[in-house]
Amino acid sequence: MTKRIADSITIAIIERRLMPGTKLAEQKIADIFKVSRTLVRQAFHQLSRDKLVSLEPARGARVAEPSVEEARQVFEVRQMLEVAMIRRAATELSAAQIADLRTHLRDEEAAIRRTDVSGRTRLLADFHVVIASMLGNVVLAGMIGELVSRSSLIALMYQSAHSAEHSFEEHVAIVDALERRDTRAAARLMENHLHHVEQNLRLQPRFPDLASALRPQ
Amino acid sequence: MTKRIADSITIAIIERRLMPGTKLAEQKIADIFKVSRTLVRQAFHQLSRDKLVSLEPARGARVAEPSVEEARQVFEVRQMLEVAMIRRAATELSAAQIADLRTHLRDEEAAIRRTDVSGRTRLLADFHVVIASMLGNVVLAGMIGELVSRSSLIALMYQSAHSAEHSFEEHVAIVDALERRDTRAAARLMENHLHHVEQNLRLQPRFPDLASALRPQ
DNA sequence: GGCTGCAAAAGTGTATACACTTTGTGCGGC
DNA sequence: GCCGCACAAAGTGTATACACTTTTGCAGCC
Repeated sequence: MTKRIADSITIAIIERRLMPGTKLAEQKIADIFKVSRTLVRQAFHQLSRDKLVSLEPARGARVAEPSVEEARQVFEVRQMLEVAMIRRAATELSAAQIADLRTHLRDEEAAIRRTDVSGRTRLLADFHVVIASMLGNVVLAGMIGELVSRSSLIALMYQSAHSAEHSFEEHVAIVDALERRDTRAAARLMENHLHHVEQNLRLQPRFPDLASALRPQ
Repeated sequence: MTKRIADSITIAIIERRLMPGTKLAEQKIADIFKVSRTLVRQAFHQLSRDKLVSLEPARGARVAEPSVEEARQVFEVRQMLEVAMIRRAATELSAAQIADLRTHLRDEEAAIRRTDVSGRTRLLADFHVVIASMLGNVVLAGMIGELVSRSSLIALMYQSAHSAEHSFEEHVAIVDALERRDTRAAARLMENHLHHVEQNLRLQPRFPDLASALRPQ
């Protein structure tokens, strides 16, 4: 049950139905799910470990608002982990698995074509997790999954200008490299891909400080 | 408070005062810490996310017993992440930080000399976390910390034959490479180090199955 | 004697109660 | 009219209560 609640909130955050900073009152959530605060609290604790909600003692839970610095760090770790991952994928994935990746790419393309925004976002994120899963390493898949969730929240906060089409094309190029068993190219493409996604975030805070934000024009 | 309980249990597991498989009854732990089951439950949930305890519905909590496969996966992820990390460390760490690493190495050596088993184990594990922290990336440091904790539990289950001295010497060699700014060597040394630690676990299950384990000699 | 089944004991899962903290509001003083 | 204080409302932190599940132990039966 706790997990059901945590999953619902996670999805709501990723799909932008709960915006960063939104207060999450225990009793209100409890009423919605028709359970006691006990279970909601447990769910909040799990979510705070994933950094999707922030808990402040006696002040309750809010949807997390990852800082620019945190965003930078998440992408730095993703670079380290996913470049290493894709190098292994280039040598270890079977032809059948690469074919499955092609299927995933087709789904991505379909979602983009029918402008299914939330499905598109989910599929583009899943691409990274699917590769991790294919390597048969659940520890790796779990970590990538966590990083990808955090990235989604970050993308949502900093309004990525990165077009879905661009990501899709980069995914295609990566799979092409995997198919050619071109480890070097796959690694370089993944590195560039993550770099592009990060660069296209508006990581410059819109306004350097409150004073200039509120200064009359 | 919840965190205090979780930390106490974590340390107890790492320091071998709680062996894998040990049943952790909520009420008993609650009595020891003089708190209610509520807080103990929350601590268990956190610990299960770290994979240090396993929770089975209606059956309670036990100290986790990581499988051989899980051990393999944890070390595979550590290789990916820590080799990438040490490459960055070789170019990014300041001379002062490398000096701090030397201090850490002195502490390791001291613990080994005075055969302080639990201190030694902790320091050898901390070496990896300290480097991550020095890079200023708390996301990375958190993940390495989690992997290192799991490794400690694994080492404890599979009775590593890897001598502390050997690990210490490898740590020294890594810091030497960092000081020379020799990225390539640092990466190779870290890779070998983690490989050695893993190879020296007795990852062959003592007995392939129950039947042969119990077969009279 | 050993197996089966039932009942008590132990333990987990969830809800509720209550104390304490933070937040919001209005009243009185200046 | 505005600041500050106090009190009320809302919300969190922990303990306790109770229902339900698993385990244990024992008695009866074969």
